Amino acid sequence: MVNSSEAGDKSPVKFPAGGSGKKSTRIQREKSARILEAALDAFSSFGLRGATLDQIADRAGISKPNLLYYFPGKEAIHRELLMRLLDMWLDPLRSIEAGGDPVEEIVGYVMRKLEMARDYPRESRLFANEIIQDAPTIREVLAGPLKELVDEKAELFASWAQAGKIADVDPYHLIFSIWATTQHYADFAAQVRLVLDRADMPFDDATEYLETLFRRLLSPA
Amino acid sequence: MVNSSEAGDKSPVKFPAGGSGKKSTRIQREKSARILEAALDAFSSFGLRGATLDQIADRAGISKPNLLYYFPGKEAIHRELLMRLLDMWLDPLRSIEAGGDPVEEIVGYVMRKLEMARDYPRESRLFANEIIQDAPTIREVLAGPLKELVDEKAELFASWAQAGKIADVDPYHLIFSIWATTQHYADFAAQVRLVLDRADMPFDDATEYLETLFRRLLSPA
Amino acid sequence: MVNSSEAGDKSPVKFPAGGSGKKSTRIQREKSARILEAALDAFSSFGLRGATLDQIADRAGISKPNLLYYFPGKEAIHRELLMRLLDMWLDPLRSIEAGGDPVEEIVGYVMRKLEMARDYPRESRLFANEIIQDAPTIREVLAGPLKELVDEKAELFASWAQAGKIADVDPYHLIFSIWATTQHYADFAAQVRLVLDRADMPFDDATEYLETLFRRLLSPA
Amino acid sequence: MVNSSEAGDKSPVKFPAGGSGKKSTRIQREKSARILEAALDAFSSFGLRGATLDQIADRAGISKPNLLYYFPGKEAIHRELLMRLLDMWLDPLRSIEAGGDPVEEIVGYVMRKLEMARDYPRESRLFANEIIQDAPTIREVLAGPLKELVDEKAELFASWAQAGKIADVDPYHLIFSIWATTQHYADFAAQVRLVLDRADMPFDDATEYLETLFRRLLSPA
DNA sequence: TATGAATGAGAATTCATTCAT
DNA sequence: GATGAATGAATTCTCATTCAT
Repeated sequence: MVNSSEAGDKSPVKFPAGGSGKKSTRIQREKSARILEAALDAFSSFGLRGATLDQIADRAGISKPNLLYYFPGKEAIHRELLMRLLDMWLDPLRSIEAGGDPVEEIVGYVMRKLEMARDYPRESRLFANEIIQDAPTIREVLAGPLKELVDEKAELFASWAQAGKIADVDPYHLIFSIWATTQHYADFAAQVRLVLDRADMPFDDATEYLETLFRRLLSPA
Repeated sequence: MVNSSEAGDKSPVKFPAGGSGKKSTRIQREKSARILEAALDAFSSFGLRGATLDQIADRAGISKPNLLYYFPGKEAIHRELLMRLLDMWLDPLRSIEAGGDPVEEIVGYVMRKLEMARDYPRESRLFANEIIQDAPTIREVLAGPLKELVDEKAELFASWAQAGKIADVDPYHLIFSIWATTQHYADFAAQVRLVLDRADMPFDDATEYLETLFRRLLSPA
Repeated sequence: MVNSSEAGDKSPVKFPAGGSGKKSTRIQREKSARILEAALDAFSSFGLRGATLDQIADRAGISKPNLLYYFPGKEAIHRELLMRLLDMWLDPLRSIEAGGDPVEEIVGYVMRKLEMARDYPRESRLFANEIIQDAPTIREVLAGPLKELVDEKAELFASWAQAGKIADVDPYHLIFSIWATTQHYADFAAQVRLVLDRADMPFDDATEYLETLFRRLLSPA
Repeated sequence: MVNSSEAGDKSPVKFPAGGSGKKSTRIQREKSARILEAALDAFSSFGLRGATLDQIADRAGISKPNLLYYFPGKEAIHRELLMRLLDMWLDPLRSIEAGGDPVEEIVGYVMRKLEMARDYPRESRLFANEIIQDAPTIREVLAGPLKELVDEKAELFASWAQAGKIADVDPYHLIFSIWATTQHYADFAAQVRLVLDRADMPFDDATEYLETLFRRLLSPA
């Protein structure tokens, strides 16, 4: 379940147009997928500006003009990638259930986020790059759908705190700290590896640590 | 005390050239400082590849060739910035005292890191950009001095845990989570602001939240 | 009677291929016509280099490869258009009758040329574009058939002048001035409209003005 | 006095900026002039789209990036050229004197326009190319300053007609016909040469013919 | 020191044309 | 006949760096 560029393939490719109702052929979908996969590699490693169409085309095994037959330009590929990523990225948060056990729901969310950092590190870095550079592409999505979702869950957390089901902590900062601690293992993997002097990422240790961290934080007094 | 590019100016300038024993004049140091300040702006916003010498020269108020008189190239400016940053960046970790109160020492470290995220957000983003892109420039420093420092403090934490002074958590992951949660407010400021729908950064709330978080985590059973 | 691309379809299609003796089918002729009509639009607006096959194919409602099935290339379409245009373009000059009333024949020619500028402005601009750019495509036709026709009519005009039927003016420059003044309303339409600040072209006024102009010029003393 | 690219050099080069008050150096003015001269060659021959920066840089004897050091892009060169041209182009019309002899003033204008077609054929073709393609660049100037100037002179012509000093013809169409007939020798030079089968342009004959044409048109009954 | 001028190596994108079905 | 797919050859423009003064 690693690095599948098909994941989250809910919205169909819009490009190679022909315009409105043309259903995209199999070959189009495959090429698009290969391009996006290659682009994910490049953008997550070098950022929007740092990545070149040459790199992407090379990794996708096609010519540059052919790449531009599928997408109207570099920025369009980047945008498409981010848009697809967002749905997948927010799924764990979305699936927090109001009816579940509060602490378990939140700890479960932490675990799922950590799994995503493990399974989709490039996606995490793509997202990180975008936000560090002031989110020029997905600003509207962050201010709209993302904010709404966070607001909704923050309210849920607050109600849980009110009811004494979890400790009374700021729900927004709780969410930020979950994002920060889990994505850290994807975004700052280079540093983690160098400091620990190991080639792989110790997700088991991280899992245990973060579970402890958030259980202690949240268990009601 | 924000954004001073002089801060942490402990390591002497290595560049400006003129060769061997020439001690750099005051003017040289001022120019270098202005260039590095401008470069910090550019690199932290757009990354190493995304920033241009034109931007840097413009912001520094000098011509491009003059800029290149002070530094041998774009990468050199970037490297110099990172090198200077590192010292400053590690100061809070360094100043954890083995003789202090364990919980207070660590919580104090969290607070100082959060203050740095508040006062030096560009420095934080510069660092983040570098590591996300696999730390090509400061890899050696991370694997060397940084690792040694972290090892030292991790050992200290472990001894504290052994002695029952703090809870028994993985010291490395503890450090990672401190980095992650504090720097999040600098690196992902755009997202935090959009989600909270406010123009400033709520450092007071973050302070309270993170203090709670780490106190609960660390207080010995 | 405006912009019909069928007008002047006297010369048979040379292209559509299939090779030797195949007579072109109705469908072929219709497609060719649609392509040439679309090409006329594009070339007259943007010139040979400025127009793109994409534009032409789009406007013709066919695919680019299909377009190239009918014509061997962009230049070929351009050439074909010009060749067809020429016949139509020279018709009014051809139809000046040696036996008619001299002044009326010439004034009638002016009127017919003005009507053509009105009814076929794109054709006029296509021609203008070609000649301004040194007539690379139809140079031979201009130096051959056109020159012969002009020579013939110039001689006729000279004989009329000799006989005192029209004023004694240089017949070649007479023809040039007729071309210039009439085609001006097609070729420089943008300027005429902007100067007069009206959306349409005042052909009635132009007609009256040019009739006056050439009658005064030509009426024998 | 042919093809001087210095003619009309009234407005100083705006580019290489440095921004506001920087006076352009001699070298800048010379380079700019060489570039504009080369660009005039290219644009008048091939149109805006047909001309390439390579051509222009080659003819100017500089590298392409150097060319772009002086002008921000192809369109900017084109625009600058047209703007400079316009002043020069309208000078003859401007210098028609209300106090002069009406017929002589207008015939003198025709003569000066014909001289310009002779001395500045490339400028004429540049202008023609622009207008044939719907004047995208200088539309505002045509609708503004040019229209005002033409309106002013048209009123003058009307007052002369009213006073019986010249024949009563539409003043706007009079101006159009002057433009058309004189510029024809520059814009359609290829055709004129091919029809007349001579390498040079018979400006003496044209002068005589056009003087006759407009004298007969204008002499009051 | 400082800078106006210049450039080679890219980088994105366009476009006529060809390929394969 | 028709078209989706593909590409090589430009073409515009950017940018780090060097030159000359």
